[in-house]
Amino acid sequence: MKLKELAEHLGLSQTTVSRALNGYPEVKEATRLRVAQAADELGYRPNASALRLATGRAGAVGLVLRGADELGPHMSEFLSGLGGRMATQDIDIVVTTVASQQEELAAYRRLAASRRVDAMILHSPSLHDERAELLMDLRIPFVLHGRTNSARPFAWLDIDNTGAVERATSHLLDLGHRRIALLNGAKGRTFAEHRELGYMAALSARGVPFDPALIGNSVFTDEVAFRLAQSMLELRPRPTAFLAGSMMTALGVFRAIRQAGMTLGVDVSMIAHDDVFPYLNADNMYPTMSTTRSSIRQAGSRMAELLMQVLGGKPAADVHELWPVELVLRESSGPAPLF
Amino acid sequence: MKLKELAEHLGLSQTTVSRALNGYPEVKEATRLRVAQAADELGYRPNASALRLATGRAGAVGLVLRGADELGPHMSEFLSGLGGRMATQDIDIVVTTVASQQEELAAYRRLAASRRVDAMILHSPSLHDERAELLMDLRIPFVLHGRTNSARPFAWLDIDNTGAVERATSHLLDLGHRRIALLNGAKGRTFAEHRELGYMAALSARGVPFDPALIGNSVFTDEVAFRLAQSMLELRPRPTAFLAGSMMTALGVFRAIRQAGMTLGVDVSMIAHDDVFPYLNADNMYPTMSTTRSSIRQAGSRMAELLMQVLGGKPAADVHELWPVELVLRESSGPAPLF
DNA sequence: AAGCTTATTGAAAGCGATTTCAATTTTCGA
DNA sequence: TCGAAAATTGAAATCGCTTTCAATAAGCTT
Repeated sequence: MKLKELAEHLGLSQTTVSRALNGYPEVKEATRLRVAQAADELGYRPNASALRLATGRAGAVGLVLRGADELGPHMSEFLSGLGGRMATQDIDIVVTTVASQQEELAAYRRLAASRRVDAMILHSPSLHDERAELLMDLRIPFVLHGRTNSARPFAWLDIDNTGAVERATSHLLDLGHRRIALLNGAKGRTFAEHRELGYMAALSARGVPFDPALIGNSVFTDEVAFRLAQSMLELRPRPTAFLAGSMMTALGVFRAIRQAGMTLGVDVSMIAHDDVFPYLNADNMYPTMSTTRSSIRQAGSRMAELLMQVLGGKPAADVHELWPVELVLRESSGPAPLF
Repeated sequence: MKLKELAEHLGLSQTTVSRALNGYPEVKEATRLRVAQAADELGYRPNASALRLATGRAGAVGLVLRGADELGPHMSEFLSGLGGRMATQDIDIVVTTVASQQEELAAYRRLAASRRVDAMILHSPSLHDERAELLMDLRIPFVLHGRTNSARPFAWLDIDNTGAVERATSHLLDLGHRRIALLNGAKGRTFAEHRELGYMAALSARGVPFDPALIGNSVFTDEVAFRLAQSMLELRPRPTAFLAGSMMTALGVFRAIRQAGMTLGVDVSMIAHDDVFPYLNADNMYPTMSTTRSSIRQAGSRMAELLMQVLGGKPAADVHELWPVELVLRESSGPAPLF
């Protein structure tokens, strides 16, 4: 069922039908109703390609994912939030997966040049992110989940990683901990650097010396965290507290603590960052997990809104939000053990 | 840079340039080279919308995801495989997330009617899947990851869940286990039903009675598995072995076993289904995990190929693959304890 | 060198919508 | 009741590509 057929069926011109369906004011109310009903009955849907060509809008936003590393539970949640919001505006999300680094930039170029998407969602930035620079060069609107250093203004949404970790670290210091391990994300990633800043700030505020051996940089998986935590627990003096970068990390650390015959919340404390996964609840863990919490799904949803703002013409420089992170204390963080 | 400009720049007609770029045989080799070079230099990329309108092909396949339930690690891996393969054909993946059931069918209708996609990827089917029926009604090509009962033929790729669980169960029976718990997926899901069939078949082949209390149906998350396993371990006589539906499930069961003061591989055995997550290796666990293994990423990749076959005109009835599942025995599965 | 084939290139017609500009009706004040 | 303004509808151009059909140029055969 195409517009032409619908128009013929109604004995109207394509023009009028098109206007009626798109809510233009110059069409008679009776006509509009008649058209709407016929369209509904006949199941008319404008052909997306034709509509895009005519309007110049792609009706889609792009999301490039780097292999499996980025397709973890975090992205799932984020995508869920983003997609839910986008759907309400009838905007598609075009997902591209890439393996290598240059493949990635090429993917952005490709999406841009072919006008397949109106804008892009950028995520997991590094301090100096070439993807962001590229998109700005190409004048492709985008919103960044996170932050990066650039001379040019752009739209972004980020959580206050520095503040979150600073507060968590300070809290552990208040509890008497002096050897606090930080299981952080990969070096160079903005959020990881920001977290390290918060960690350092809290330590130096109390004059507690920094030990590089207590920082681990890796992806947030159960397995890697387990091994990192295990080796850190063999240090002497051993760490008495852990800051886990994610809930997956926390699970790994938890295993390592158990394995070492210690009890979480008693012998060793932990505060984990919780991106709020519906299937991994800090309250349901044993012991319950103290967390710095910020819903990544909600962030995805909000990112969609920011993207609309940008597409709506709002200057990118005016579109950015820094979300505070709440610290929720539960059983996993207790006073430092007395040796 | 559009075709017209490129053509003018070269002093050729759009026709010739188009043909040159699309590898038609009737264009002189020298011309083709000249065009290719100019296109490359000027960074010409055909406008996706125009191309789609002209060819009638959307150059995209659709994937509808139900909320967060389905956006877990399994889907991530699957998507990664699918996307990798699709990218080589310059085909986009349009991801739509939906919350409710009717929203879901509406999403398929919408994608179909607007010709936004050439085909769909369907996954996580139930025994009688209305989405599959809908797509067949709508004559939208699709490939199903899994199977469903339908009177009409369609393309699919599935793993032999029944066989896998039957072998795993038989193996545990061989080891002397008689109380074997099955942590299965949600009731009604084809794969879950298939697994239950395998489980039942193995039990009845040995004349071992079936206890419904030993079957759990739920999503595959650490947390839910933990609770299920925990309550099952309180049964008397307690189960001496677990069949975990996924590696996430296995982690939960593992925690429950630990929590109960028992040792995996000694007091309790476990065989888990491993979809091969790069960050969760059965060999790196303590103890190492016996698994029924099948790469879901590889399945995604192959699904892409099957989809091309379908789009290429191969009859859907001829496109289907049932993959065998290998049983890898490691430390987590040992002889039944002697009471 | 004429007459055919074959190789190569172009002009123009779609694809299915939107949108500009023009045409036709209605409505209404005088 | 007439004419101008307002309301409503259409014809046709446009978006950027592919593809059919026609035209020209080149290559062979005799």
